[in-house]
Amino acid sequence: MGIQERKEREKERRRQQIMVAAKRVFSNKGFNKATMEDIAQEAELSPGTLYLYFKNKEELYASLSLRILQYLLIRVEHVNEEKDSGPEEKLKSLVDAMYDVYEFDPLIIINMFHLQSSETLKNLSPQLMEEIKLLSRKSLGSIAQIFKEGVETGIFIDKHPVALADTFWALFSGVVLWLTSKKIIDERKDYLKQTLDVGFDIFRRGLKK
Amino acid sequence: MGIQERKEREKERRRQQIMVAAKRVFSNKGFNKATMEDIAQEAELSPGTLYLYFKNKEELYASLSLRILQYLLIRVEHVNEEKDSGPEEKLKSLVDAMYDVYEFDPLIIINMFHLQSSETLKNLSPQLMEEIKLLSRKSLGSIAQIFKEGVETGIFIDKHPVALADTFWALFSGVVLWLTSKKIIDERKDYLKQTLDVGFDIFRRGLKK
Amino acid sequence: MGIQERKEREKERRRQQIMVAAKRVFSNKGFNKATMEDIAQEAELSPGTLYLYFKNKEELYASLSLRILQYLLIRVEHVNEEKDSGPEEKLKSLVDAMYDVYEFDPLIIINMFHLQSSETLKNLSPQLMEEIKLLSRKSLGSIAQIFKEGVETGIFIDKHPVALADTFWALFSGVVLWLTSKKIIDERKDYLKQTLDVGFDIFRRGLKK
Amino acid sequence: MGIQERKEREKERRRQQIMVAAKRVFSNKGFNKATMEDIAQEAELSPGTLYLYFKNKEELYASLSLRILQYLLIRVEHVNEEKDSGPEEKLKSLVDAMYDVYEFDPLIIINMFHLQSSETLKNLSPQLMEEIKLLSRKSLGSIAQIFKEGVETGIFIDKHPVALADTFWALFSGVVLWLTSKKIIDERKDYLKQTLDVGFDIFRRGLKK
DNA sequence: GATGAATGAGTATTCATTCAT
DNA sequence: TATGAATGAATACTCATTCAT
Repeated sequence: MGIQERKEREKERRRQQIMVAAKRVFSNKGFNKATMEDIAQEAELSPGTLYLYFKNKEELYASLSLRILQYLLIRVEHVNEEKDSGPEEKLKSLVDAMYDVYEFDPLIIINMFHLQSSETLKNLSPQLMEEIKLLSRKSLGSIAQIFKEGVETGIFIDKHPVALADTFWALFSGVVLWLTSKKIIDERKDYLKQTLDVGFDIFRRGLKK
Repeated sequence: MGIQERKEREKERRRQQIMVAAKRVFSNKGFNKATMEDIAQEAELSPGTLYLYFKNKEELYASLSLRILQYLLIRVEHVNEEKDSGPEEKLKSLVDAMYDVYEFDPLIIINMFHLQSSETLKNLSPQLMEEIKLLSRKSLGSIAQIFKEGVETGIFIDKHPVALADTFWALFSGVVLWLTSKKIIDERKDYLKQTLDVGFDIFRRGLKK
Repeated sequence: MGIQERKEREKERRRQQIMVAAKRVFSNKGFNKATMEDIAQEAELSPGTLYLYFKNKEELYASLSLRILQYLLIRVEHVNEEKDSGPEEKLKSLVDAMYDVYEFDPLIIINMFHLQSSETLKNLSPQLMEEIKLLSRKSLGSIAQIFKEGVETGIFIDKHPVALADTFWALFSGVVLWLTSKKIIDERKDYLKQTLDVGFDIFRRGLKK
Repeated sequence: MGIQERKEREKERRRQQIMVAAKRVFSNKGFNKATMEDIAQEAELSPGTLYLYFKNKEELYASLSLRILQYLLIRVEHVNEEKDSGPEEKLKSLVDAMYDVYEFDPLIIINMFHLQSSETLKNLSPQLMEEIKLLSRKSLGSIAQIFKEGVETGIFIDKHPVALADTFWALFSGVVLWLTSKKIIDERKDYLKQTLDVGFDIFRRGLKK
């Protein structure tokens, strides 16, 4: 291992350290109430150091989204690689993957919607934005692939696979967001899992020919 | 018309004038980037005047959400009052209502998620919060009522009506939010309508016994 | 009574109504925290009306000081007019007068120190300032007159009467202010009267030859 | 000198720098008219820096009062430590101490009355308030000790030492405040010293049995 | 690389005062 | 006279970002 490589590795470790702290702080306070000072303290670093690893606050935040997208893509591609499964089995696996993604970071789903703000986008480096776009596209593409198979083999109803993928993802994130926000109205906790079950069940039934 | 009544009417007109301006500004810039100064300018009023009609920025923002909830409730209750329609027809009408709600204010769905921030709630008057909670509850209840009829008459699958209502609403808001945010990836506009169609279609199919 | 005179009388009544309200509000909140809106509400008038009777907030405030000065002057001159009393009896009466002045408005003593701010003076009409100056001078002069008699008749120690008058007044307002502010340290109430007694007692003893 | 210690020293220097500037600005404009911007400019620092050293405007202001209380306590305790002096000599020394306190900061006496506002107290950290209370109590206690000795040895009249201490302090601050405010009426400067002399002289005479 | 003190632009909110009715 | 809605200047405080050490 060259000295160059060791440095690179060390640098990546620091980035991770900061991101872990940032995730915790953003989760607790939300993007706007969380300060760089908070995150620095959580990471046991100084505010200045954060800027050695991330261009600015927005980019640090976006990096967290990138992380879940990476996780999502791995899980979804894994589903697609199940050679012996048919579309229906894959759809089941996909649902399981979604549960895992939610467990991976229940709050970052909310965060991902932060990216839509045009004001936010202005502060992201084109490079990072490209990466996010790419991962989104790939993940959605991979999900769409499952539906494509189902549609082509005549098992699923005849809709455009991309629209199906979008619907599937929207259902998932919609339930998560809606029930998270419904704490205003209601306060039961396990209810999220139940509603996801109901949602995915209906989706699967509605999808079959 | 008494002088009292005229004043009341004038006052309401001002509130609306401000809300229209606020909606425009918040839509363009998002809650945090929008300044009260911006809104005042848009409304052709002075900043101080805004505070004669709304306690603070958060409450002005929340009032916008209240507005769509009011519209939503009216539309949904109207659906429930269709005496000659069975659950399936009502579900179709409900879908139409959702389209209208979206047309009424495409961005306010996003705004409604702002309400979940505990920091936000602190600055809302209990009165306004109560109203929002009540309207949410009523609307959801009214939607659930449709599903309840369907389940009881054995037309819909046997799930808890409230969970069905939540799923339905989550699907709707999920699609809206997701496709709004997907401008990062894609930029076609009519695609939203199409995806909503796909989503509702699958939902209806999956719901039937 | 002419119509002119009746109007004048009515106007004066309004001024008094406002000043009574202002005194109450300023006493509770202090000059800076009290708003013209507060005072208007207390007076059951609209904010605009206040400005028909007082040039601005500072002037309304100063008018209250004027009021106590008027009361003070009357009481002190009355003491001086006691034809049969010698300086010692008059000093006793003066002490009684001070107690009355304190009862008349315990908090306005504090307020009178507000007048010293040069920023405040800028906003007062020269006319009002002149009146205040005049009353202060007259009251102090009248107090000094008592001491002058005592000094000249050889009953009091040989100091400049004006300095004695200033010392007397300073002792009085010092005790009031200090014990008012001492609520930080201590909290007994009757203690003010006691300390005033001690102070005046020492003063009288020290004054005698 | 360790690096830790040097930093501490540097930090204290900054606090002093700010307090010196604040004293100047508050003296000229009074608490309310003085802006943090003014003080920052006077200190040749940015507004934000002020908040690194003082929690808020009120606390910066109160810190000035703390300073004179510290000075007062040292001077008064020093008087009490004069082993060879009797109560009368100590009272003379106390009077000298008061002159010094006045010279130390002629305007801060006024400032100390600002502390009485309950609105002010709300914004002070409990810690700072405790310190102020403690110093006040100690100083007054130390002054009372002098009078106690005099009363017990039968040299002073038989009054409660605490009441005597309060009267003494009230006389002092009353004269300072009154003559400061009398600039409205009069404008001679040396007159303050003279009146203090008269006041203390009468007080000492009245105190003796 | 790491620090953390300093920066200073940015903003919600208040409130004395005005003026059309 | 009286009103009270509207004004808009004024300001404490925050916090992302920088840079000398």
